[in-house]
Amino acid sequence: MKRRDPNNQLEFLLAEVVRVQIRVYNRRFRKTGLNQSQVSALIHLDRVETLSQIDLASRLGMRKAATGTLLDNLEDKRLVQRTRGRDDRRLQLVSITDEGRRVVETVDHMAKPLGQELRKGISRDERIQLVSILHRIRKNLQFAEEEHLG
Amino acid sequence: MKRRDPNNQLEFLLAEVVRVQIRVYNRRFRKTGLNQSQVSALIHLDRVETLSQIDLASRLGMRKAATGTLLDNLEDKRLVQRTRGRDDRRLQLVSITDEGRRVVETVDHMAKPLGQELRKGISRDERIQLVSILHRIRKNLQFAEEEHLG
DNA sequence: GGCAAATAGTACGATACCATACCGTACGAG
DNA sequence: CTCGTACGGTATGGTATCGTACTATTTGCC
Repeated sequence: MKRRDPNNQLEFLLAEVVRVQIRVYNRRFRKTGLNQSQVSALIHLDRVETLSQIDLASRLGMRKAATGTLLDNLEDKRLVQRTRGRDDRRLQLVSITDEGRRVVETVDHMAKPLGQELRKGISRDERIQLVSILHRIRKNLQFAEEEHLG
Repeated sequence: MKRRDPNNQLEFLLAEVVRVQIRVYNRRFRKTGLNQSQVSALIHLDRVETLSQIDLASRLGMRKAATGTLLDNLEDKRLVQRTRGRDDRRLQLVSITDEGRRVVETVDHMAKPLGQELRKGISRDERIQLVSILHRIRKNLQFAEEEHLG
């Protein structure tokens, strides 16, 4: 096995594939005025009552500052709303609006055929395993990131 | 299985994980003055004689414009050099310099322990399968991207 | 209770990548 | 041969996300 083969270097391959993926999704979502991360945020919010911004940031894999501006945009479009935490007044509790849920529905429809196309030739078992591996990598990444701050 | 579960939505999970990953790598490479994509480009170039920019772009998952400016930076640092194609004068043939190879060597050393940390808890078989799946997704993506242009 | 350290969020400047539009070169059809 | 079309690359303006620095709130310690 060759050293420095980019195709064997998992991490670089991952990044390369995802760059294309995000581009394709952004194009697909274009007419909705949303981008891939905004959709991702909406999907997360659609499944829970409410999330703090930091919590959402960690799910999205983003830093809090970027998450803040992302939410500013979604809030301008009335797709999410923020309320200060009652117990802990530092928190901005973010929740999706009815309009937001409607948009998720639409976007979900738009994304479905694309998702199917991208998963073509990949068995159900492989998909499950892929998700499982990605979760482990994510854990490792979070650990590495915290570690490296100290 | 729940609909719109982000953790089951492969594509969104992928994007989330990679965002963190790139951040971690960028931080790790910081002191070299390079970022993850520049390193990725150098690694690709280290394994071949020469590549056209468009060829490199496709390997990196980037558009040609972005690849151009990325190479501008690497060229400023004397890590790569460009020469016009002799047969086809449209091509910019990119190759890595000796200095570039030295940098790849260094960076490779810096990346290795991090890579190991990220692959922790993931078996060799799983890694191989992951690479295989990613290649298939990449193919599907390229197809989807071309298709969607028409 | 009052202060130090931690935490959630915001402000701001930098940068990576995108999309689009453009320029020069190549190539096939007539 | 030449002209339209395709292709590789560059220029330009926009945006997503980053990193750092700052503010406000909370929390633990004396």
